[in-house]
Amino acid sequence: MSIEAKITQAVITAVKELYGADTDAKTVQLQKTKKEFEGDLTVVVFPFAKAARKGPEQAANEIGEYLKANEPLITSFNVIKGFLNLSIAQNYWLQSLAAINANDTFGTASATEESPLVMIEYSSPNTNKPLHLGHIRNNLLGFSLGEIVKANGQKLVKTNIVNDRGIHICKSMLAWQKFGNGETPASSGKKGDHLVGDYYVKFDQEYKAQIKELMAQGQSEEDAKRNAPMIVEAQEMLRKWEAGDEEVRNLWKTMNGWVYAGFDETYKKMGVDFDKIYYESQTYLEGKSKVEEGLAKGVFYRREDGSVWADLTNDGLDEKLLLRADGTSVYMTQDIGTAKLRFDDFPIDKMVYVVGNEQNYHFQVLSILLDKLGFKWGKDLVHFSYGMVELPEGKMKSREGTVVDADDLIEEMVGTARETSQELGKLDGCTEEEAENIARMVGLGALKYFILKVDPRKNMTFNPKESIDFNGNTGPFIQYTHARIKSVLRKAADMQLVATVDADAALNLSEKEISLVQMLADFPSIVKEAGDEYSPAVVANYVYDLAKEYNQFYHDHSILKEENEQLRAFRLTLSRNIAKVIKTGMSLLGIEVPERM
RNA sequence: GGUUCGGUAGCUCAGCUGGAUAGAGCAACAGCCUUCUAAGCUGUGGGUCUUGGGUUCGAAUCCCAACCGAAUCACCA
Repeated sequence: MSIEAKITQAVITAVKELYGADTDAKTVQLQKTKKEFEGDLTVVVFPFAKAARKGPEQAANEIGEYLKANEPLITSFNVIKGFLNLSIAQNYWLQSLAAINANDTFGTASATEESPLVMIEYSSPNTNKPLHLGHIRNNLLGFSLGEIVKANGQKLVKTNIVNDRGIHICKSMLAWQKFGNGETPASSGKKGDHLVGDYYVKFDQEYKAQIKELMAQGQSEEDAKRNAPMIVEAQEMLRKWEAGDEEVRNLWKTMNGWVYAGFDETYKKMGVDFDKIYYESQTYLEGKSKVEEGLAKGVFYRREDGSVWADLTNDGLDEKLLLRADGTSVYMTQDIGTAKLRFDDFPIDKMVYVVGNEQNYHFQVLSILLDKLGFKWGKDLVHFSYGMVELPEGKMKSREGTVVDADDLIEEMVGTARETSQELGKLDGCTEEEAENIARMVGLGALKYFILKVDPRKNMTFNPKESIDFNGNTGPFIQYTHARIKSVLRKAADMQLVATVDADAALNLSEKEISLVQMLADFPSIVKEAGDEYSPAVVANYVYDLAKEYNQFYHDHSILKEENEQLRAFRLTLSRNIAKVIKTGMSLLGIEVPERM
């Protein structure tokens, strides 16, 4: 039983004994005592003042006396207004640390047979352009959520739905055919996704030029947009693709292959991966059959023109198109198809879609539709909706060339980390390989933490000029704290010091030390909260607070030079477990921590 | 206009299941390295928590209204 639970129980008993009133655990508010007051835990007494028919201060004193007499863990108390501050026996903290120390996987649970299976969909790129800053946010959030789900003892399947068909791919293909001269990633040395992206841009340029020309010839803008040869040819290509034209399909396969190779490289650099990748070219037909099924069940209806609709007016929404009059599918149809395939493949209990907030409505509808179609997880599907990444001057616009490319950004971050490390002389004595690995961890750590520490719902601003900091509330700050502890532990090992906690030792622990043990003990509940609320930011902020607190401790206390052997052992153990929790916590964010930096 | 989500220090953000004097970082200024890693630590200045009501012993937090901003309301994906 946790100390919080014990004290809560004791307070309930106290209120019953003293005032004859029944209370429940919810009424007992326990919080950490604020730094400026003496004590470790605080009971808020206001809620009991009425039952006591006394002023809160008097009631607090009475409850305090009772607790001190009946709960051995409590050594003393003080009352300020209606707040009862309790001091906890030191040995409790020693025991607590000893327990944490004995548990190598502290804070995380492993899945069992009965654990629910959670599927997380994230990334979901288009195959016509490289990944950018917005995708980075998506990928980091998706991966981190997966780690958090696992840490909560649930089974996890990470999945990616690649949007590999449609007019946008045809645009790149067409431009490549016309202007590519057979260029390949191998011949040009370009990454495949960038190469294809370049032709997508090329298409747009040519298309615009044609529109301008047609308008100069007297066509309206609307007509020009429709009649420009580039778009007409692209549409023709899409028709051929749908019809299975061999030449078009081959080109499509080749160019998509280039893109996938490029994506894989970026995913690898980011440190994200997937258990199963779905392609819309394979799922969109499934959606049709599922819609037909719904039609047969009477869940959907067909209009006179042959199009199929869902009537969601009873759910407070509109009517939604599912199949066009010509029988072709729309976005929603594909998502239904994808859902079907996924459910065929895995016994999903919970589905999480990591998709930007511009699709809130889509997922609201999807949830209802999947529920109507009988998917048991449909109703409770989670649309993990996140805000956009904006630049100081506003949104990223590909047409204005303000898109921050994922590969460039990662390279830049690692480069900055490398330079900074060298300037600070942190890499002296490292091999080339070690140095590069540290620069990679730190650069990526800075980027990942920067993105994951903010509430995903909010739009966030990214300033490429100021770039990302390495000081203060940052990934490198936390990594540094870890590396620092590891350095101390290495020295301790050299000195052959043992780090064990004697729970019965009579030590005079400082406030910082107690506070650190308390924070460590909180870690499992942080992991749970992050899991319940799907919030990497909760973990990020916790780990930062822990590192911050530790650095203050580190500054004021000697570890290796402490002469009291038991106290030294305690501090070593404390440090080791801070490092352990930092490492675990950061791993939940997909961030590695170096042994030295 | 409907729906959803945001509005906290100059900037980037915590805190929001109601509790003590609203916290960090950045930026500015002033300090701390012969001592376990100074990517650190300490201090100073900086706030009508968008506004107005309400509930409460107590409101940044809950409720109502207004204002500002974002997204969405496509036979695009």
